[in-house]
Amino acid sequence: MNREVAHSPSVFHKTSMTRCSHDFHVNCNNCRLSSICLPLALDINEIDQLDRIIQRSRPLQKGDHLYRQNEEFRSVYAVRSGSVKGYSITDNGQEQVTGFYFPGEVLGMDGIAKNHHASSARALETSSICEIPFDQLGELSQSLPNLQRHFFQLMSQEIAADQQMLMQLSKNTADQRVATLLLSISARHRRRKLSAANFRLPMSRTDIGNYLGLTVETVSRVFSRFQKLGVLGVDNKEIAIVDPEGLQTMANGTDIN
Amino acid sequence: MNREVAHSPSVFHKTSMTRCSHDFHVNCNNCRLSSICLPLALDINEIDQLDRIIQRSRPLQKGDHLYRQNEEFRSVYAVRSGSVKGYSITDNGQEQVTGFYFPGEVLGMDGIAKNHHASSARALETSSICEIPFDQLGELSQSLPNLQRHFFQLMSQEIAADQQMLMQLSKNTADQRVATLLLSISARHRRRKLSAANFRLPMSRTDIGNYLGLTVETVSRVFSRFQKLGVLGVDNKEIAIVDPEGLQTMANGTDIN
DNA sequence: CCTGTGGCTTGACACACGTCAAGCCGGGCG
DNA sequence: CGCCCGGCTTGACGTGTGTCAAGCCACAGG
Repeated sequence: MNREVAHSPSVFHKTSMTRCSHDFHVNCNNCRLSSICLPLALDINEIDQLDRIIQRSRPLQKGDHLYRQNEEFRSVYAVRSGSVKGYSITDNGQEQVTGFYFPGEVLGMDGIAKNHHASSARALETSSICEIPFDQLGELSQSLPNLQRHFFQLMSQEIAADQQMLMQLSKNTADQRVATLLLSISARHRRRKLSAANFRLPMSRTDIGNYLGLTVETVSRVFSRFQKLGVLGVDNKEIAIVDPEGLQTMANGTDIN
Repeated sequence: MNREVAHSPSVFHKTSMTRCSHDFHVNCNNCRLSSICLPLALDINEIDQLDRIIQRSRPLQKGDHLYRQNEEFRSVYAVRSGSVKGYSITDNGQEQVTGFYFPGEVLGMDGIAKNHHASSARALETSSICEIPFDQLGELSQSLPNLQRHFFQLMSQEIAADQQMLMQLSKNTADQRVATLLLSISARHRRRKLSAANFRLPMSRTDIGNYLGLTVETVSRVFSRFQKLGVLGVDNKEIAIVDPEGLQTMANGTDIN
């Protein structure tokens, strides 16, 4: 049994399940995520004002939508727990995954331009979400320069990230794309003080492939190859980054050239 | 020595030349582009306030930089005439073209997040640029809700456009990518009341390929094929869209399936 | 229990596009 | 004028990834 080191299950911690701490007392001030989320740049008094406009509802179930493409745009959303997939459907009916969102991250900003959502978003697992009505956020930004600036920064960050992604898709091989995605998810776990080495992927291989511009088969093959090379431990959706530097090397595509 | 115009490093420094006479008279109120540019949502009085913070300089020459990657972020820029290419350089030294900007379009917003430009921008031809100091734009936005909102919209638009582009790169064939780019450029000409059917491409084939995630050779072959099919007229950089619907069909990839 | 279903893996083969190489064309300059 | 050089085109060939097909596994429902 435990002869097969590569498959040794002890490599994995079971990652914690979504906390069902959706009590009525959650607010920005006591939220663990306040240091990486919207309140980031605000003082206590300002956070309080922000907190008053935020709407929290009961957790979404896997598959539930936060918003749908073409729906009227009213709010942006922050993930409190769980994870969310953003995607849009083209004219010819294909789905394109545009991003994955983890706790502390804000989504829905692509709807501001046309007052309608340019994409859809659905929970990948049971998730708690903070809804922030955009009208009120705009008003509040008029009186809180820090908030306005931080929101500009958030949007700018999304632009920069998308452009990074463009690079990914147009210049990198399948190996590099998968390695980069894993490193990105790993870094986002670290930011939340969770294990950067062991985590569970909330999305399917199909979603990963779609996001990275690859087929399921290719994604699967890359995972297998990385495992064979001793860089990764893969047990279905449980991932262990065994050799972070090796993975970084794969991401750079700098094969001892 | 002073032949090397192309490498002139400083963008907005004065030369012994007097400023072009038209510069003294250009302002947002008399600018042909005001209906599609930043002033879009403002009334006359508001435009006036915006106008006062905008800096206009003598035209940039082909190859001159508006800003460079990693430089401190101070301003965003609007194209008044000419055209601009945005690009960034990866760790491993590759260039990625992130966008082309035509008159009435605003660029530089990817620098807000980190207070440093995440990309570079250089003129593809002689171009006039309006520079908008971001601090002042932020302050002005505090008192002009319309301006704040419109700027949010501009950024949102960029996000949505980048995500469209992601789709392009991950799902489409070379034919579809080139067709889509040409249709996009055509639409932007139409918006400025210029011919949507006949125009000159300001960028090289190499830039197009880089932007679309293709090699020069492939881009060239697609142009040739489109011409042979009677969809396009191609004379070096001069493009004639002979069969707009045909081109749209190519862009959709719906080959009489 | 059996059966269906959906997600994942693996193999064999095909093709779109990249790579390499050669040649054309036009502009700038000695 | 002739030369060079950079941008563009065209052809021949190689390869990474898509496509197609089969099979595995876990789980849910009858």
